[in-house]
Amino acid sequence: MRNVYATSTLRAIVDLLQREKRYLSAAAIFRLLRGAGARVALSTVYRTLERLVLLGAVSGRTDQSGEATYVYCAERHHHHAICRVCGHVDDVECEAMDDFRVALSAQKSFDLDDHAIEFFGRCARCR
Amino acid sequence: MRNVYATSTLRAIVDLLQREKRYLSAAAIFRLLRGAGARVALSTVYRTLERLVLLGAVSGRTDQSGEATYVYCAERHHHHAICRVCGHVDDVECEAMDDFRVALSAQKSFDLDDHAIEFFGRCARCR
DNA sequence: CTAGATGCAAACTCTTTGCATTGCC
DNA sequence: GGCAATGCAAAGAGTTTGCATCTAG
Repeated sequence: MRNVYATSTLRAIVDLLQREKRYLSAAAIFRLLRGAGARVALSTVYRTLERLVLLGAVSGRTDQSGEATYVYCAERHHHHAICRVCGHVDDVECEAMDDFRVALSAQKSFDLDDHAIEFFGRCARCR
Repeated sequence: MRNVYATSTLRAIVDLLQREKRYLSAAAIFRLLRGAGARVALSTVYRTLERLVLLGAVSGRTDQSGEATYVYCAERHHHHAICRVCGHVDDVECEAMDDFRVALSAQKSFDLDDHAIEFFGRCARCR
């Protein structure tokens, strides 16, 4: 893989996302960085986030309105439990898949009221 | 709720999505309708899809690239198993949640190789 | 007849890209 | 010094909206 420089913007974004523990849009990150006095362009935020996703330090999802949002996420394969109120993200381990209700209500004290799932693979006709 | 007219465009889109059984973008639907000789505007496709989602006849998701896509979906609460190759959507009943592997490999002959999950609710701090 | 739907074009929002310049290692 | 990252501005892609016109009920 090509070199990645640890620029001040990259560090600032990682710090921010580690602190926030919730999904933020590029625009929101941009605003927060600017608010903190950083001289940064929105396009740089996009390019830096792209780098971080590639590195696996950050994972993205597109929210209900179609806007791309990003969250800090060092672990490799796991799922997210997202609080509807504050946006806080709890990691849910993969083993919790089969009894996710227990994982959520016991381990995380997470009050589950809905879920969205997508399975990827190959259907009978295509494999 | 306000009245919904069963216009020819609405019927055409429902027919198309019922036939296709896979997620299609507004642009793709537009192209297919035009190709079939219909005189229709892209904005009408968007507005009609919006109406269908409200009616519960169609459900939408934003794909990997951020584009909104739509699939026919009359049942109320269930999940989707999406074929990576042809995009075919199998409905997965809610009860299958706890042993989705069985549901997929036995009932649907679906070769599962990945999954994405999001849980919605309230975290300990917010409820 | 009337509320609702449509076509068309323009406006908007979010995201990406080109290019000269700056910064990290 | 050299490759990578940045700022700025402009271009793109997808989606939404205003408005006059048309159409289902």
